[in-house]
Amino acid sequence: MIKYSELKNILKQHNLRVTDCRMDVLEYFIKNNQAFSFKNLEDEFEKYDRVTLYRTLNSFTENGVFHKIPSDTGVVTYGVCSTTCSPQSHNHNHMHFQCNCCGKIECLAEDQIPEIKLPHYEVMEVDMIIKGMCPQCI
Amino acid sequence: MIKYSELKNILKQHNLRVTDCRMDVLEYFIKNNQAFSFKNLEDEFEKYDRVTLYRTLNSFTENGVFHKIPSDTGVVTYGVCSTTCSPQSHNHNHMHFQCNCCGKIECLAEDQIPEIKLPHYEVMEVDMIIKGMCPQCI
DNA sequence: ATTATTAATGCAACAATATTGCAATTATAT
DNA sequence: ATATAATTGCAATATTGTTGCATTAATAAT
Ligand SMILES: [Mn+2]
Ligand SMILES: [Mn+2]
Ligand SMILES: [Zn+2]
Ligand SMILES: [Zn+2]
Repeated sequence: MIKYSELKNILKQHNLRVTDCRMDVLEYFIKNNQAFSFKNLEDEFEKYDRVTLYRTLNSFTENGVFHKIPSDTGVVTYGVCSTTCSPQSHNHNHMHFQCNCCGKIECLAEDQIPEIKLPHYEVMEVDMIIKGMCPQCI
Repeated sequence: MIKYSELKNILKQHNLRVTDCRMDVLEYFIKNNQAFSFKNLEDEFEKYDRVTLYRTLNSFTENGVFHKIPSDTGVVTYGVCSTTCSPQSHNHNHMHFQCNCCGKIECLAEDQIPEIKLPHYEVMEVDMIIKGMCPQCI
C-alpha cells in the first residue's frame, strides 16, 4: 500500500504541484494497479469537475506520470509510467493486456516487447496490446 | 488497379448491398492502400452525409470488410481486411505501421506478429503498432 | 508567519464528435 | 413490374472534449 509521502514525491519529481485532485487520481491508479479512462475517473471522482479531471490526465501525461495506452475503441486509457519517465524521455518497452471478460487493462511491465526489424522502415517505437482472459477471469 | 466488378464482389461476399457510398469508400481505401479515419472520409466525400459515412464504417467493420486499428490518440482508423475475413471470423495476424512524419497508417500484411506466451493469461489476440519513419519519409 | 507570485480549479460557454428516429429513396428478390 | 427490406439524408439529440476567466489554492520569497 503506497504512502501519502510517496505519492507526493511522485508529483514533485515531475514538476507538478500537489493538489487534492492529483493526489486522489494518482493514488487511485496505483492502488488498483490498472489502467483507467477519463470516463472511469468521472464516475469515480464526482467531487471534481470534469474539466479538472481532463486537465489532470493531460498534465500527468505531459509530465511523464501517465502514458496513453492504445485501443481500437476510440477510448484512450492511461497507465502509470515507470519511475524513470520524465517529460523529456518516456521509456515504455512493455506490453499491455486487455481482458475480454472483465475489461481490465493493465501494463505488463515484466515482459519486454520483442525487438522488431522492418526493412525499408525506421522503427522508433513499438506498442503491443494483448487481448484475452486475465488470471481472475480464466 | 482494382476493377469495379471486384469491388462489387467484395461487398456481395460480405452480405452488403451495393451502394454508391460503399463502393466509393471501399475503392478509396483499396486504391490508396492505407488506413483512414472517419475524419479523412468526411473530408474526401463531402457528397455523402456524415451519418452515412459513420454507418458505412460500422457496417464494413461488422461484416468483416474493415478492421479497426488501435491508436493512443483516441482516433480510430480503419484498414481493409484480408479477403478471408467474415462477420464470424476476423483473422488479423499482421502488424500496423504509423509514420511519425507523414502520419500515414498502413497494414503490414507480409510480416506476421511474433507469438506471445503469457503465464497465467490466455492470449486470444495480439495487436502491434509500430511507429517510426516510412520508406517515403526516410 | 506573512505576503507575493504563480498555478490549479470550477463554472459557463463553446466546439467537436457520435448516435437516434423517421420519412424518402434505393437495392434486391419475387 | 412489383413487393420487400435495407440504405440514405435530414433534423434532433447525446456525448465528448476545449477555452476563457474569475476565484481559490500552492509554493516561493520575504
Ligand atoms: Mn503501460
Ligand atoms: Mn490491418
Ligand atoms: Zn478479466
Ligand atoms: Zn511517412
